[in-house]
Amino acid sequence: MNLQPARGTRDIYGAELTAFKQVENTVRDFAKRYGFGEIQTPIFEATEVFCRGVGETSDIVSKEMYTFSDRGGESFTLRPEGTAGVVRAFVSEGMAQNLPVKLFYAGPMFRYERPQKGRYRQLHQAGVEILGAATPQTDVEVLCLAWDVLCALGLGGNVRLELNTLGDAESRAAYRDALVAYFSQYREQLSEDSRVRLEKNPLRILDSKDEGDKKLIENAPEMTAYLNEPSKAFFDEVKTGLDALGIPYVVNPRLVRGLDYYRHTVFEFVTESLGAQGTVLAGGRYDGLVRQMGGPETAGIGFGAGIDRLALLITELGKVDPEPRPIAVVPAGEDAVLPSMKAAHVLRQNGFIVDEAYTGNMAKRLKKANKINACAAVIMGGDEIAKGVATVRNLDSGEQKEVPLTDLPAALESFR
RNA sequence: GCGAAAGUAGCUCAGUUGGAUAGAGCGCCGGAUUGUGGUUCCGGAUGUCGUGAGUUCAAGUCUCAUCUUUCGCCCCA
Repeated sequence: MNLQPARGTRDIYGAELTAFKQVENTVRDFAKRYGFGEIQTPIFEATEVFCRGVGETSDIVSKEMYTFSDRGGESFTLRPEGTAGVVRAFVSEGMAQNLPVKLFYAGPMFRYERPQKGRYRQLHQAGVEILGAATPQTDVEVLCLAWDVLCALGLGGNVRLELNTLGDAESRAAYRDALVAYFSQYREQLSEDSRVRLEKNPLRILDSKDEGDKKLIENAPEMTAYLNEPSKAFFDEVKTGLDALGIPYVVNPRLVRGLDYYRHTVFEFVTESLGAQGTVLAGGRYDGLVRQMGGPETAGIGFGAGIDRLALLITELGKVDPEPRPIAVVPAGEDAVLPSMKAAHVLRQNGFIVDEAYTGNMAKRLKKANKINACAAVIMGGDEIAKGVATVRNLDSGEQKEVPLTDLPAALESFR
């Protein structure tokens, strides 16, 4: 039997899980502060949900989906991203009755890719969506939430917010046509990849890393020239809002996003510290997606945060919070086992973290207490039991004193 | 999907032109210590050398295949 986890998947536990949970909980806590409610959607959906939601031309749909038929012959797919499922839920649960809807989610996503550091086949994202609010104020709110989260994780100085607009549907289509016209002149000079992009998704030529492409891109038409007045005004309001809140950003006119549903604001928070997988949180506005999925015309904006990448980042930068330290209960002798169990129970009922070694003499148990990074030991032997006390030892300083059992929780207050 | 590198103990790694029982540090277990940890000292176990074939008197070492990871591309969080 092959005991390795499947390619691109891994067991997450110990210190890695600590970092992982810190990221997830930080996004959740801040999302709640911003008025988002949590939703859990299924991990797999009818394949059509993602084809329509994410867009047929995206690489995710065309070659990265985990798709399978169930025993009834229907085609299902493990979700490759979060937005499509949330929008599907928004429509099928009739949430349009009470707008706007603000939702938070976190969980695993699946993409059939070649794994690298920070890039997995089972990846984890936490994200938010605001549905039914078309004002630039919500763009600013979502970006502000993202910025708060990253700062709370201690990453304010390690990420850069890149911002762009794709304009509304009309502007985006006009720009697309202009790009096709421009790059078609130079078709022979384009890289092989970009010739394919020219057919499938010309916008993506703009962030090609090919040197030859880069030269052509320099003189390519700029989005700004094709923005209609409403699109321009919308983007200006987003930038004004960010300025007012003091959120730093750079406008990157070449920033495009892979998923077909984006309109207007698109953004990425990137870091230089993770190699080729530098995008740690990204998103944008997707007015039109809900309609496309069969719901009423509804505006939408949101982001997805890469939990795996952010966990790697805070680990490498030493920003992971230390685990709370337990209190170790140490019985001395067989007769002390039950009394110390009772003491441990009382402390746990009072909210303390209490652990113990189950075997060995006192020296061994104290060693174990060190190993689990305990801050204090509650020692109980024949002497203590006879007097109705316990010995409380500070494991950092070595100081210890006897306290009556009834006062134990109060006496340990400073070790909480 | 394309190109490249790597895989030896729980972890980080050494292992010569192919040569006999495959090593170190850290960690782990036991003892010095049967009511006092961290430091120290002594002792012990680490292992399908990623997997499977092949070459050879002999393979951790060479060849091929395969799996996984890592780096770049592609793409994305």
